[in-house]
Amino acid sequence: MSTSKRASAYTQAYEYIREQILNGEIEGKTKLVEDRFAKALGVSRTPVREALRKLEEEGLVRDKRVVQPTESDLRDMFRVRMLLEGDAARLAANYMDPSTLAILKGCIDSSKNGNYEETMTSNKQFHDVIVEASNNTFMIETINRMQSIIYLFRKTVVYHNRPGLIEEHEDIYQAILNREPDRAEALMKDHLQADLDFFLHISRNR
Amino acid sequence: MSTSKRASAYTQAYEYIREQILNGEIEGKTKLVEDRFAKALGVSRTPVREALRKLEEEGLVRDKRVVQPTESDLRDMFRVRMLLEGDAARLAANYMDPSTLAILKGCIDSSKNGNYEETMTSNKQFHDVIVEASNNTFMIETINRMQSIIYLFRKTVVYHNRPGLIEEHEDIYQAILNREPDRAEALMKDHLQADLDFFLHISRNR
DNA sequence: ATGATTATTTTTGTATACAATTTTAAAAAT
DNA sequence: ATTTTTAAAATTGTATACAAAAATAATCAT
Repeated sequence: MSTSKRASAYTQAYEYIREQILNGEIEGKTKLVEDRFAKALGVSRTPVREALRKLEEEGLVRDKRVVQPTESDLRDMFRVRMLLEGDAARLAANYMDPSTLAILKGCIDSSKNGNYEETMTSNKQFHDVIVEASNNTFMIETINRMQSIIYLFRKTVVYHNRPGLIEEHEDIYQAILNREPDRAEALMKDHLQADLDFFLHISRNR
Repeated sequence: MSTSKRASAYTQAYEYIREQILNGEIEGKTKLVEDRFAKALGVSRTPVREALRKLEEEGLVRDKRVVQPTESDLRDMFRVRMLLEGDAARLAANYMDPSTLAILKGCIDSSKNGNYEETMTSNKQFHDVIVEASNNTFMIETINRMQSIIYLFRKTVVYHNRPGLIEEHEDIYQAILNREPDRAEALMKDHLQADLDFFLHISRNR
């Protein structure tokens, strides 16, 4: 986080605003005013402007507001995730090397034993490891983009971990370990479908 | 193209530069200098700057240069395309309505009968119609992003249409028309794989 | 009071300025 | 002639200024 040489005004602005958005510190309704951030950071509007454009392209901002993903957005994103992460799971079952497999196992363990924050991080990491093992830049980028938008949604939904989630991760891991591509893919898809259903269920009564 | 009220400087710059890139009018080596475009368009650097950032996020520009997709990039993009467009073809076989089916048929016809330019456009449109019929915003966006990068590649490769391409489109259309989701998906995947192979083959001896 | 109209303030889009950085060219040293 | 060093030029990142547009508040008419 803290680098020796001070980050550029643009980077500062980008990270500052992004953080605020992902932490849910900005209401979906409130307008993202350039000058407000500029003053808060002690920089000019120019770099703030660029940061906002970037966040807009990233899908976190639209029309100068924090994006509020709809149910339909969620469904769309999860359909794409199921296709891509399903394939990533398949690739993992075919090719993942032992050291990465060990890392994957580690995610499950620390998800089981850790505190709330650790559990959340490990669960996310479980997916990240599988996706990155695909070695497919575009796949990784695409999924990451959606992840942050989904995360946005999660924050608003007050995420308590879904029952069964860890067991599903374990099953996926086993399928990968046993070199069962079809099964790994199917389990990953089911897992994501269950996740989506959970999201939709919760978002209903809030 | 020509709107009544003059487009913003930013939009002008964005479209101008994007056009130049996609038409291959800018060498991959040459640096994209803000001031050059600013002067060419009679605007200041500010909007040009934003346009360049946008194009960068879009994947057409990196490090102030026009992106030159590598073979590995192509493979990665096509793998994602196969997954997503395969699914789109499946959805089309399940749900596409008669009027859209007619449009799809039209793409094939005008691809057969038209001149070079028309053929190229219709072939692209064939895919676009199927993808858009998915009604999945994120899927459409993701594919579009990759399409323009692939197009970039194609330009440099001097695209003459691949033998068999139209027949494959016809087969896909038939599978969709006959409501055969599995077949439609499989054919679409094969079609894209053949496309990729063709690209890689041509790019080899140039 | 409610809605329309006008005035005021805020915010944005773009231009311009300038120091810091990067690139390129020139000069010097090996 | 190639490499290193130094100087010059080009380019970028950021700040500031200001007119145009948008949002908000105030006034008036119904």
